[in-house]
Amino acid sequence: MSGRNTLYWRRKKRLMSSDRLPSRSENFAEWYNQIVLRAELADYAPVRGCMVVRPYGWALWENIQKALDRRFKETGHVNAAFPLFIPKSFLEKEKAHVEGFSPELAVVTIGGGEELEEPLVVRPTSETIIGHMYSKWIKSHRDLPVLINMWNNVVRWELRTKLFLRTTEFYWQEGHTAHATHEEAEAETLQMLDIYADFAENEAAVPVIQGLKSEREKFAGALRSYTIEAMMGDLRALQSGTSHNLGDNFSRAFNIRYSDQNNELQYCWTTSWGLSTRFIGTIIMVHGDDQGLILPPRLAPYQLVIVPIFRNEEQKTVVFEAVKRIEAQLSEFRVKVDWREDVTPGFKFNDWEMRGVPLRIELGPRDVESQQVVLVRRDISGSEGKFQVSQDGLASVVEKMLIDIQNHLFKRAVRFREENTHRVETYEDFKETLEHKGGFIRVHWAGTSEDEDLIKEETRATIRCFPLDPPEGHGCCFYTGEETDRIAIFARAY
RNA sequence: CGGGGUGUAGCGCAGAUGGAAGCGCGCCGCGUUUGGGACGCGGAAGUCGGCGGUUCAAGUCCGCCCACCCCGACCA
Repeated sequence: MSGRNTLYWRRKKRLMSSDRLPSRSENFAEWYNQIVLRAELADYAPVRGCMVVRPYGWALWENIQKALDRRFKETGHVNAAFPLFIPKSFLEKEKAHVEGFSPELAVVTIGGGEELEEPLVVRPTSETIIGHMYSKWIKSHRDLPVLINMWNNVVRWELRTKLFLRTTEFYWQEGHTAHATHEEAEAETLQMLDIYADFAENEAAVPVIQGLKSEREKFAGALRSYTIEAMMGDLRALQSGTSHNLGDNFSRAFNIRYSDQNNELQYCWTTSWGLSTRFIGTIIMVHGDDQGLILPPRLAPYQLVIVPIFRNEEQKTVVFEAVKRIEAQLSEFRVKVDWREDVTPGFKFNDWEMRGVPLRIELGPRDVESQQVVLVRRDISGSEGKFQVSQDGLASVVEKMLIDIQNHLFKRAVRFREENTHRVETYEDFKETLEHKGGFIRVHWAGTSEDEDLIKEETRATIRCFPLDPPEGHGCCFYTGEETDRIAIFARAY
């Protein structure tokens, strides 16, 4: 054990002192950390488990927010804000909810120097305070549905943290809706799952599997939880967004009732759904390479960076003029011009590759002379990704190339996931595959929650979800041997 | 909470047997450079994690505390 740790430290020292990013294959975890820090997405905060989201990381988050918020509004949702503090007793009203969250609550017991009569928890999620308010607001079937979303931060006292993936405080949106019937609530839950999948695939170029969570993995207090699961570059799974049908659990706990058309009191059916800054981790681990981050053009803070090249004042004047002209031509895109004069162009190339900017334009005296630019794609390394392009009609070339990069990233990620998804018939095969290949394992499943626990204990793999894909017909459960048509995806997960 | 480890300049580290705090990178200044991570010269920067003890003398020895990191159990 200590020998292994010594090795770890030696390796870490070497990685930290070198200029190069550790490769994904030699140390994926350290590769990830270094990208977050070097690309200036985030930094460690002076509070344990907390991070500072730096301007470049926040710009990415803002683009994620815009893409999601537009979809929420299009489906009739409105934004609101609920308090950060929640009376501790609220959490205790729903049994499964309090059992799930109590180990990770931050609690405020003193305010203004006085001991509080009732401790306040810093929200780990807002179902309870929403439930309290909804019970005040909802009286009649005419008040339904209520479709509210909130962009906020929450706190969960996690034991082991990792930048973006699991931090004590994180940023997200949480949608909370109330409906007259169970069917409507289920339809809403699935609609929002669809929106997450659409966002992931079409904005972030991240292929996801939509599925139902197992009883062991579902949200504390939910009737059913759905997930979008993505495969990371190290073959592990990451839950990248969730949508919950809460049934009438919170309605009963908080007395959210309405009078129906017959003037009879009915409990509401509620949902909640969230996607967090964890998704930035998804983007990093799905698209990044040994050069650093690769951002999907639709979400990248800068879609294109221009690096001017010159040797003297005379050249600088000429190049400056050309860059200004090109920048104006490309005003429909998010463009950054790197005018720094204290670093060399070569440094800038590496720097912007680390930061994942999808396209780069190099513009020097030779290009001014020939009325061209050098256009370089981030997603294809080497000379195949470099093009000499005329300055005339540059905007349309850039537009096409950004679309092409977006599509290429998605297709590449789909192929990667498919190449690393395996089917097995027996538990022996399962363990063998997990050990030597990893990735997603697709199986017929008829086991119980206890079976799932045993498998997890032995292999560290869990059921990521039961995919919502059309049924594939009967087969034998790889674990129990029973005949079933239920499909499960197992993987080691973050 | 269990097991392991580390605290010395912004970052990464070196400082046998106690005897004047160092190296690399970064940072600041000047000059030369600039089409794939430039170079030279000069410079600033540290209550050695904290408290206590031993000693003429502690970064170094002893005790207690604190923080952080890694591996497990929990999780968006």
